Parts: sequence; structure tokens; C-alpha cells
Amino acid sequence: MACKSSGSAADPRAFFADLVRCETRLYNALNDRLRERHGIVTSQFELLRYLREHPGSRVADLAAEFAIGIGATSKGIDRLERHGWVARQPNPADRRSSLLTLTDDGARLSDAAERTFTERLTELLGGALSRPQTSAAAQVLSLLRTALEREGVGIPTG
Amino acid sequence: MACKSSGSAADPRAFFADLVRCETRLYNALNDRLRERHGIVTSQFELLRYLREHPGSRVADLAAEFAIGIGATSKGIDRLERHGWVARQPNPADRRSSLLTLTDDGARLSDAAERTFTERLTELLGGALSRPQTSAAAQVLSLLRTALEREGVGIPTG
DNA sequence: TTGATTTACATGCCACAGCATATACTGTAG
DNA sequence: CTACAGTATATGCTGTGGCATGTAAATCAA
Repeated sequence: MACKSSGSAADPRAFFADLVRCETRLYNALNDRLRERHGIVTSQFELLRYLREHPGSRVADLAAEFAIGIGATSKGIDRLERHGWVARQPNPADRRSSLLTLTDDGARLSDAAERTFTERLTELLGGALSRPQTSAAAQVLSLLRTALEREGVGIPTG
Repeated sequence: MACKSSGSAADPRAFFADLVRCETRLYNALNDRLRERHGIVTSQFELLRYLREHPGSRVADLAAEFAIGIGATSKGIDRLERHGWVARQPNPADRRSSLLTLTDDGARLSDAAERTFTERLTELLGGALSRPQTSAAAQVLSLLRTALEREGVGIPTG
């Protein structure tokens, strides 16, 4: 019965369960705060932030980044466009696609939401984890993410 | 510029981004395999597994465990019931609620899916992380999960 | 160039979650 | 026993994602 002192026997199932549960609760809590203050949810914030940091991206770039379907991404951008936060510019190099950029309103929203997001997330994590703990987990997750992306794991069809 | 050697400056935003991206890709990949072999997706598998380990649970117990809404849970159980995998037994102590149990078919499915799930997950993690890495991350996530649950963070309304 | 294939995206249909509400039941005060 | 607040779940409406399909544009073969 060695290896049990830490209470974690590296059971992949426990790792996965905790991963999903943390993600769900953090996502829900961030949704609540962002909805209340800015009328958007976390998935929308993540799209806006990505476009802020990568102006001129295409729909497929967003889909690849977030490992969601192309269709879902297209519809998500539709909604942001309808709100006047994102604009589809014609792509001079390829008329099948559009280049996506934030409008001024979108940029302002993204900045404001970023502050809310970071503040709330810091509060949620800070209340539970020390900096070195967060750092340790972040390192491993970053590694795992890179590996999953490199191997093309878990990419939706549409 | 101390503290940067590891490439992780404990930025909560990076931690969150990696957490969500790992969860999405793992979930998608497990969905694919479970759907292909058993005709269910991961969320359904998690419900079945919980009921296997906690027979006689109520809808609210599942909702609390997975931090999803009561309504969503009720409808999820409806679907599993329609497939003949779960049965709602009248609760003798409280006629507002039902006690949920797996049918024999449901128990068989849960067992088979558990093998598929563990096998695929082990493969996905094993290809990317060493055991001590997985263990380290699991410990931190377990801690975080416990804290979030204790504080009632991220519980949907309905 | 023309026709076939592939790519990039949009759209339609279905499944599912959130939220609000309805319904049925329980417990309690009187 | 009755009225009423509270609880447990079910249900309806809406928003969103997955997947399949449609469509236009680019690319390739000859």
C-alpha cells in the first residue's frame, strides 16, 4: 500500500472528475458575474478577448483555438455581430472567409469584461489555492494542453 | 525577473484558459469514443456511474454533484429512463422525489462504458503527462474542487 | 480554360442546459 | 384540521453547441 500517502494515487478518473468539476463551477461563477455586469457570458468573453489579441482572425481560427465546431463558432460570431461588438471584414486574400475585428464598442466591452473576469477569477482561486499550488497545476495543464493540441485530440466535426 | 524560469507566473487567466481547453478536448475525445462504442456521451456516462456508486440517489443529489441545474438533471434522467437504463422508484419517505437506480441494462452499460472511459482517458493522459505530474495536478484540482464546493461557488439556479 | 475536388463558412435540425414557472407534496403554526 | 411557507421535481421557453448539409470560392488536373 505504498504510494497512497498523498491521497492521490494518480487515478486518471479522479483527475478528470476534479478537472471537470472545477471547470464547471468556475465557468458558472464567472458567467454569473459577467452576465450581471456586462450582459455577456464567459464563452462570449473568450471570443471577444481572442479577437482583441488577434485582430483579423477568421472563424476557423477561433474554432481551432477553443476546440469548438465551425458552425457553433460562426453562430457565436453572428450573435456578437448582431450586438455590434464584432465586424466581419471581407478578406481580400480569400473571399470565402471574413476577417473578424472588434468594433470600438466591442473593444471597450472586452477591456471592461477583462477586468471583471480577472478580478473574480483571482478571488475564486486565491480563496482556495496558494500561488505555488496554482503555478504547479498551471504548468501541468499547460503541458497537457500543448500535447492534446499537438495530437489534434478532441476536435469537433462541424 | 525572478520567478519566471518555469514559464508560469501563476497568472490566473492562463491557468483558467488551460483548464478549460484541457477539459474541452478531453471531454470531446471521450465523447467520441463512448458514442462510438456505447451510444452515450460523457455526461450520460457520468450520471450512470454516479448512480452505480450511489444507488437510491435523488435528482437533487446528482445536480449538486455535477453543479448543473435541477431541471437539466431531471431531463437527463428522463432520457436515461427512456432508454431503459435508469428507473425512478417512488420514495417511501417523500412522495415529491424519486429514488433513482440503474436497471440491469444500465448497470451493464455503466460497467462496459467505465472500461472504455478509463482506457481512453489513460491513453490520453499517459501520452502527455508522467504519473507524478498527473498526481501533482490532481492534488491541486482536488483541493480547488473541495474549496469551491464548500463555498457553494458556481451552482446554477434552476 | 474547364470540370472535379477541397476549403471556409453559413444554415438547418436536433439535443441539451439555464432559467422561470407550475405542480405535488411536506412540515408547521394556528 | 386548515392555511401557508417551504421543498423536490417536472415542464416550457429560449439560447447555444454538435453534426450534417448547402454554397461559394479557391485549388488542382488535364
